[in-house]
Amino acid sequence: MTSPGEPGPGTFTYAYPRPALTVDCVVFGLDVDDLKVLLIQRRLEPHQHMWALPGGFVRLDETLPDAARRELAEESGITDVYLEQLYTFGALDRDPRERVVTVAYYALAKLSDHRIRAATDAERVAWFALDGLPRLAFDHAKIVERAIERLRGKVRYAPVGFELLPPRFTLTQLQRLYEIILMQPLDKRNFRKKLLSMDLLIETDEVEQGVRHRAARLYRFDKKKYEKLTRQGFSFAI
Amino acid sequence: MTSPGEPGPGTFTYAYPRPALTVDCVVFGLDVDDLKVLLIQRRLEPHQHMWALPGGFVRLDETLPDAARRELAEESGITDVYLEQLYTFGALDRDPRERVVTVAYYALAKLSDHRIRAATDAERVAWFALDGLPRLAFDHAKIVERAIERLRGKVRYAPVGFELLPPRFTLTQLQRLYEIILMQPLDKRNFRKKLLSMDLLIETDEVEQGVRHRAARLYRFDKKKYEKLTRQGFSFAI
DNA sequence: CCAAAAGTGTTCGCGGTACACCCATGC
DNA sequence: GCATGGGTGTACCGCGAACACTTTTGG
Repeated sequence: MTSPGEPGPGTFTYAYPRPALTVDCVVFGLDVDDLKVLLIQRRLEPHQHMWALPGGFVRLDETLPDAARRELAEESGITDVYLEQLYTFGALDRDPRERVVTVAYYALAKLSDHRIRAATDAERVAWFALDGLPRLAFDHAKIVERAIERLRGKVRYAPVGFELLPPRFTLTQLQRLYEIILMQPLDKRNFRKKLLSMDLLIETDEVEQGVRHRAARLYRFDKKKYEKLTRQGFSFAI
Repeated sequence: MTSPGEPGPGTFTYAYPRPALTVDCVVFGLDVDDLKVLLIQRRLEPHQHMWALPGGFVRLDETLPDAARRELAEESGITDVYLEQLYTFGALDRDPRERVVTVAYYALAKLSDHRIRAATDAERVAWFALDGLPRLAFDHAKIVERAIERLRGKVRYAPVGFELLPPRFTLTQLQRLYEIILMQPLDKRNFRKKLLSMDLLIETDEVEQGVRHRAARLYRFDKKKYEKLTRQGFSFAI
């Protein structure tokens, strides 16, 4: 099935052979007490029925991040995520068909935001806990591993963690986020002191709802202020 | 002219159009008091005679870093450098001929080690000071800018600076390196204290030669020890 | 009133920073 | 002997780390 604007196969000839170029996305989502990765089950060969990262071929009329977002939307229904280029993988044998170079991206999604649904090349879509990943197609396990490393590094010196939380969150949620990603417990008082001292969290007048204990205050991240401070040489660090 | 193992143009046909894939290298070298970048003057269109980064098309039988090293050797005569993937650039109009995606690398070279010489696609090769770069072909100015950012970040938390120095160096040379890359003066006593306290510099029994003042002691970087410490959770930082 | 998590300050030690003088060497 | 850079120590301050109890709320 081909929709308008997606020309079917044709004949494209070049003077030298070219590797195929794809994008792949490692989408992270924060669940109650672990980090999850979005995977699709492949409808097609190679590695039919195996779980893999969402991704696909780059078209000539789209940039690399555009391709990543398109594939993500097509295969899983996910849109509006934080997206960042991770690394380009080009091992000779990473695809059994032919030489394929892939530009990998990682994305941070608010789990609650997204109703995922399989489509196009994906038989199924699902979130998998990081420590319970199935065997992955191609070199995707390597890509996921690298994405975690990157996330773990990045979260400590850039405020990307907020992309995994709803717009309003409690300090405990934020602390849990760091504990999960960094895989180490943090001291509650020191954590709060540190975060609040940056003066980048706006205290709202709301508290969390539906808990059966004292409700915690909700905060927002002040992105505007962060950008302003950054231009003045400030650098975020946990 | 085509050497053996480099088949000339042929006819390669695909069912879907493919972007061309290239690699480009930002090679840094440390001069007496500034940082230099290696550029080549293009022999061919597009942007004939303009200065550009060394680079070229990726072949099907070579990995991305292999392609980067090959192009570097072919066009400039440089070999045996520290090489690391930088970023992949894929803007639609970055090449006037057609869609070209490039995987950029940056490299650190010991200036003294290399007798550069132009060949293949390069009319000339030369080192340019960072603040005296000519107008560059394609989006290469953007690539260089990104490489500097990366180097500036990396040098502070990984011992890559040593790749720019001869195997034996003085503490003053090392300090100059950091001052040049980070563009800020450093305190001599604090710098020495810090570096020596890491216990990663091996004091040799040699001193620098041919200076007309007191000769400074030469040190070596203890890579083995660094790798061992790193495995134990140590992290280098300036 | 009980369970559960929210919220809050102080002390201590280490590491970063600021700072100036004498020494060795070549000419 | 003079010019040039090599080499060295200490005092202070701020920040990260360790640590426990009271308060609020819902059931």
